[in-house]
Amino acid sequence: MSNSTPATIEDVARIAEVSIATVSRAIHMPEKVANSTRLKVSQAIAMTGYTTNAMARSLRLGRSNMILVVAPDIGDPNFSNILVGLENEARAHGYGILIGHTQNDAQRGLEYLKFLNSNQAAGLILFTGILPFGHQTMTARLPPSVGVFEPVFNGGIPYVGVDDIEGARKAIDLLLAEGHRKIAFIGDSRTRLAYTRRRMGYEAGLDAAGVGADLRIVLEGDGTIESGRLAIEQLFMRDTLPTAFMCVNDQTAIGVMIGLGARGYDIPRDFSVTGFDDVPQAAFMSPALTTIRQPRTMIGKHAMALLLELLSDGQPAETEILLRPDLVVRNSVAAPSREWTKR
Amino acid sequence: MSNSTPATIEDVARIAEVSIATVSRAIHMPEKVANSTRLKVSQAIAMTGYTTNAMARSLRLGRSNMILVVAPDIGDPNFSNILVGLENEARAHGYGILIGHTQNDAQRGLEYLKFLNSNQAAGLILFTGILPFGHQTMTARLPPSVGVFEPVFNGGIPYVGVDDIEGARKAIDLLLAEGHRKIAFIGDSRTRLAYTRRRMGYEAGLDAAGVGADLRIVLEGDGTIESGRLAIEQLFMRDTLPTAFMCVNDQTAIGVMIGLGARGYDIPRDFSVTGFDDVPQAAFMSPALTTIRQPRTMIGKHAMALLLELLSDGQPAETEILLRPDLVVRNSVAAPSREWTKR
DNA sequence: ATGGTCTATGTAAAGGTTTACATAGCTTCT
DNA sequence: AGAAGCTATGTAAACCTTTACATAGACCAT
Repeated sequence: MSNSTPATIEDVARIAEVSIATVSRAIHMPEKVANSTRLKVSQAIAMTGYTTNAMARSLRLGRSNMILVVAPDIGDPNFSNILVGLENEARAHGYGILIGHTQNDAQRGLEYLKFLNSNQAAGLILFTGILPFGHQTMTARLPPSVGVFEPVFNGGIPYVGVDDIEGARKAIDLLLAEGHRKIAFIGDSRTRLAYTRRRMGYEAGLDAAGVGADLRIVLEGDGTIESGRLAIEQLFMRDTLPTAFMCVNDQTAIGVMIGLGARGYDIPRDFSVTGFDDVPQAAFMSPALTTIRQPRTMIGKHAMALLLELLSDGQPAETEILLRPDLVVRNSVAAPSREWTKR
Repeated sequence: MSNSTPATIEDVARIAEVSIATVSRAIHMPEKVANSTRLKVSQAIAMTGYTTNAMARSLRLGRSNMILVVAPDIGDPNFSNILVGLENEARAHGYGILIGHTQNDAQRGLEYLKFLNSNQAAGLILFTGILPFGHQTMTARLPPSVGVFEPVFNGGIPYVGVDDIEGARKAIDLLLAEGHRKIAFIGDSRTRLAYTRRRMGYEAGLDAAGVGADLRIVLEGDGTIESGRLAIEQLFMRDTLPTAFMCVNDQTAIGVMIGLGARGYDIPRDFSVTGFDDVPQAAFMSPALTTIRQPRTMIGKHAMALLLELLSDGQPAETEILLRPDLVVRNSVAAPSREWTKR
């Protein structure tokens, strides 16, 4: 009973007085097995405490029940909630989650490829804007994969996330409604699709409001706190300043607020700031950040569901699932107080 | 070359013109194989792009190269940094990380046990103060396990974390040095060892400073934001108030600050507050929280190293590895301004 | 009664690896 | 020269499943 070695299907078969094939069938295709036999088998299973050896099963089946989740940085404040969604959905379907982080190091990425090549993972969730494996040649060898949170720039991989354009539009519309006209967009990027789309929302909103190109300011950034701070430095060397900052994500917004704070400005009195993502700390900042919420758990759930579908069907399925982003109004936006011209 | 089915050891053997046994040996015990043969094999491996099928290997070896990490809540702000440490160390030794979260549901915990029983995971990292599997009967069947961040209350499992007593002592000593005498401890718990120890540090510090028991206030809590807020509610029904709050962790401190803020008090002018853990948002609160830093990545690294050692040796090894906690001084502590008596 | 169909079960192969045991060729010692 | 000991390699079993194929019995229709 409490043997040292775990029970095998053979032990169960012996006790139930059937063949191992019948045991396997009783477990996986119960309708193919007589009621009486099924009962004997389940009793034997209970007696032995048998659990299927996943290794043997995966070997025989040629596929594992693990999904590899690769992120550039596990510490990303968006990561954990997405993970919750992914994990719940996976577990509900008998899959487990394997995680890895590349720290933007292609070498690292390749190491994780081994999990895939060695059949340890059946599918791949990519939490990154760019395929983390050196040469794209790999793409051909990639197992069923789904991008999550950020569209995968160079992979042609189905993707589940938020409608970035719509989200950005909500942010810019709020600022416009408050009376802002000169609004800077902080964090443009040519290689990150999500950022490009957010900028598109920004432009679309200004277009719709009839705000001319001369009032638009766009600065690049990579979405880090530091990039936000840096953007402020750059901006203050200009002739004219905006009255509001629409940031490509919350991290950037934090950097912007730090930069502004360091120069003695008050938010939202002197400048308004918006973020994107609604990371956990957004609510705790002072002022609390007005931002666009990503339904992270939902994103994870949908992404995993899509991946599992891919695994069983093999069909390419839809390319993008876009969830609705919500505006979260807190305290970092107010009406513009004065015009900032030459200082 | 770019075959659809991945290359097996047999393919390699055929090309290298040796037996599969030799290939296996060339990979895993290179010194047992002649130089010339080894070369032929490695060339064949390069040609075929062969990678060992981990399933077959684990099946044969009777153990996997996966470590299961179980936490009650993946979203815990302490989790991700620990995970980074765990993952780095694991990967460096050829292990992968499987994650699960129980949400304090024993049923869930049991589901994860299956990963262990089915040989899918060789070891277990527990990020929880209490064994997440229903009956402790399981303990006997548990694989090599290591508790991390918080000592495991009921498991008798080796543990890697921070010296809670020393950390708490640093916090209480700071408050005492600022002139506080009446200091409340928020978040005591009989079932969470870490919390008990932090309270011990609190008591020891007051003892050493000669502060009598009549000036001590201890309130229970479970380490959530809500529990901190609730403690404030309770406390304000008392005759006398403390001048400082030493909180069992940062979440509790956040709750305390919210509660105090809601009543119109200013921190640190009216009350001082300390936390424990130094979660990422601690620095972004206003005022920024003075707290005790956990070297999270290091904790993760050491825990995984210990587990891997256990896996190879099978020795019980040392029971606890305690890292040094650091005091992080920010803006939530100041000298007491006045005595709070009857209100 | 014969043949056919269907259902429940058993037999055995296959999946890719590691490794105990066997073997064969050398080297070394007496 | 023969025995003994090494070294490098090969053969084949074992790890635990799943499932194609085979079989046997029951039922039904003719």
